[in-house]
Amino acid sequence: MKPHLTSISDIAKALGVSPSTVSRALKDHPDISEGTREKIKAFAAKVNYRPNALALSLKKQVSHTIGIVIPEIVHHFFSSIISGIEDIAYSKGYRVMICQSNEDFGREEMNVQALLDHRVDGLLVCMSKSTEDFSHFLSVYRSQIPMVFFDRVCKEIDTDRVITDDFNGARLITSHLIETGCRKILHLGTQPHLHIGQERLQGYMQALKDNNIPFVPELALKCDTPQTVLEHKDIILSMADKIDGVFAVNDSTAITAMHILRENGYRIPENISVAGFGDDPVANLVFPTLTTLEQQGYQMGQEAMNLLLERLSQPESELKSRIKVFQPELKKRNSTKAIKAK
Amino acid sequence: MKPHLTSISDIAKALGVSPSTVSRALKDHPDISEGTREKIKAFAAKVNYRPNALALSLKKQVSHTIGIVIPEIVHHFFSSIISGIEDIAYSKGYRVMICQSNEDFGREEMNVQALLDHRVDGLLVCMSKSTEDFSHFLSVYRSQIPMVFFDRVCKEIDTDRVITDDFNGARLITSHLIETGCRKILHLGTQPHLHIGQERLQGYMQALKDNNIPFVPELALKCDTPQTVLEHKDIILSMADKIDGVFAVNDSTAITAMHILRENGYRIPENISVAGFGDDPVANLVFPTLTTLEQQGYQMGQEAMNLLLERLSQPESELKSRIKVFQPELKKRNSTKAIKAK
DNA sequence: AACGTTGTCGCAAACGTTTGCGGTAAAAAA
DNA sequence: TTTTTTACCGCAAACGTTTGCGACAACGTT
Repeated sequence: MKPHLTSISDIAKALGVSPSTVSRALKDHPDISEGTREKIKAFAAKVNYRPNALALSLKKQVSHTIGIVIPEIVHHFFSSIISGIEDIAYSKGYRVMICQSNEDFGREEMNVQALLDHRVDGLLVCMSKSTEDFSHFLSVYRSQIPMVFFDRVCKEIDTDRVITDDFNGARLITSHLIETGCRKILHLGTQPHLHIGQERLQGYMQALKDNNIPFVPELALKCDTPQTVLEHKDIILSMADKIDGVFAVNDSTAITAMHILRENGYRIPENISVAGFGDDPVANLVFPTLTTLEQQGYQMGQEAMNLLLERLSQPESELKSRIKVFQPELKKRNSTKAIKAK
Repeated sequence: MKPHLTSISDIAKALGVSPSTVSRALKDHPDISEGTREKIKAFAAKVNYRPNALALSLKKQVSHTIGIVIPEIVHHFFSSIISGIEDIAYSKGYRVMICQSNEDFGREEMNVQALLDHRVDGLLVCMSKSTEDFSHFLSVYRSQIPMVFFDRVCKEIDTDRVITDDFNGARLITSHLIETGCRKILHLGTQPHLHIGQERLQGYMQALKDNNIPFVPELALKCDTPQTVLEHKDIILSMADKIDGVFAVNDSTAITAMHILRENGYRIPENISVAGFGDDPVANLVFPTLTTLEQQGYQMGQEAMNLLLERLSQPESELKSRIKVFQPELKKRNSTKAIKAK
């Protein structure tokens, strides 16, 4: 039994009218008499008729579907972005197709291709860590399909973007570490080609500079996941006696670093202060609770979707591309010391 | 500028052949001469031709897309299920559309409707907490569209299911609490209409019975989220002196309960032991680390997708519906005491 | 020379919709 | 009564594909 859902022509045949009449009746076209209109509507309701979205998209050349390409939905920041996107999208009658790249370039390429194949009306994307080639995005750009980047943006392509002020955030939290007495702060950052990681590193360096603390290159590690922290465990522990603070590029690495430090007898924050980025819910659950920066994922998702909607509603207009910047907010918790009363 | 992607007839026009020839050439149909085949393939590659998935689905009456209806992707258990599903799906050439119900019945209804509108080939669903009416699923069932439930199943409908052995898991971990010396164990559970919650409550009760400990109804609270824990804060604290263990229906409520207990001077596990369900990654990050049950989300997702694939490949067969049961594994950590050497 | 093969290709229908246009009847206007 | 209007409805094309069937050459076979 192949599952055949009832179509307009099924209704037409059953009622002895033409498909066009059914189509018009269902959407209250004035050409249809009240009698047949009611008859058709009643029958359609009885058999629970639902228009075939595929046929509709094909005919209308609009799918009312937007595609999301995102690294991994397991991370709270990303899933809250998705919620923000979805809530706006649903309220405007759009559906979303979510694709995970799993931080893998090849999968990311496949994902955008599949979304284009499905003729999404627009794309919302956060790049994977491993993409350094942007040709797949460039081809989207050239085929005039609206696309907005969020969080991890592609600065080589001129599109709308929604980002957090990574530079300022990093500067803010590094300054906080310094205010609480830290002088030798280890930075756990990302690969250099990630824009976001560059900004955070720069913010960290700026805070040092602001406070006349020299930047020590050895104190900046490429280490941005729990796994890489564990791989660098020996290095980190070998430096532990020489540092009094850690600023990690995200909360999960901050927490992992905090754990290996505690396991080896260091007290947080008495010996070493630790700070993260993102304010993942776990930050409140770990011991000690983690000082970090709140990133407004949900709002960023909403904003990204709103930007996309504007593009979709004005396909002709040559809008200049816009950049929305969200300011992260410091969440002071127990992994950093209280600020000394001077 | 409307973004028109190149179609088969575009190629046909450009090369002075018919669309059918292009179609056949691209798929190496023997009717086409090598010359024209090469010419067509070369041109298609040059313009980066990609078949329109919508038109294909409409024509073939198969979308190679499956729909997922899931409560909330923020939870690690659910997002690992999704990863399991995706990995199998992708390897078999299927795409997935993910819909979040946000534990809301109305949204769940909308979601399955939208997925049906998009003519998904099959459905993978985990019910929301609030659904007590199953008519939307029943109509899927009646229209012969393959559907498999996972985790929170609908036992009113005879479909394939992938579940964890909630009864056994609850019995296992409650027994562990008892072995470590607990006698008065508070159970934080879900609404009674959730099958999963019933099973866990029954497992809890069975473990008590196994050890000749009377079941005290007052010790079973309906409280299954961090929010509801906070709402019941006073009640829980008022009972804290009379209990020596807590078994919560999931990790986040266990952790929240653990926190309010610690904040009020109770030591975990010396005064009160705490156990969860699910082995969320945070269980390893909180203090003390949480004893819980590992649920193999990724494998469950894989299994669910495999069951669905079998249905899809044998549409005619009247397979009896199958139930796959996963055994959760006890993860002993520091929120429960060591088992006394006898 | 007449026939059957074989190799290449196009026509047209179909999937489910929408919509411009034309048609037919009855009603209104002349 | 004839003509024009109005109300109502169907035809057919189109969106991008696939595919059965038929067409028409250029062959090979008697």
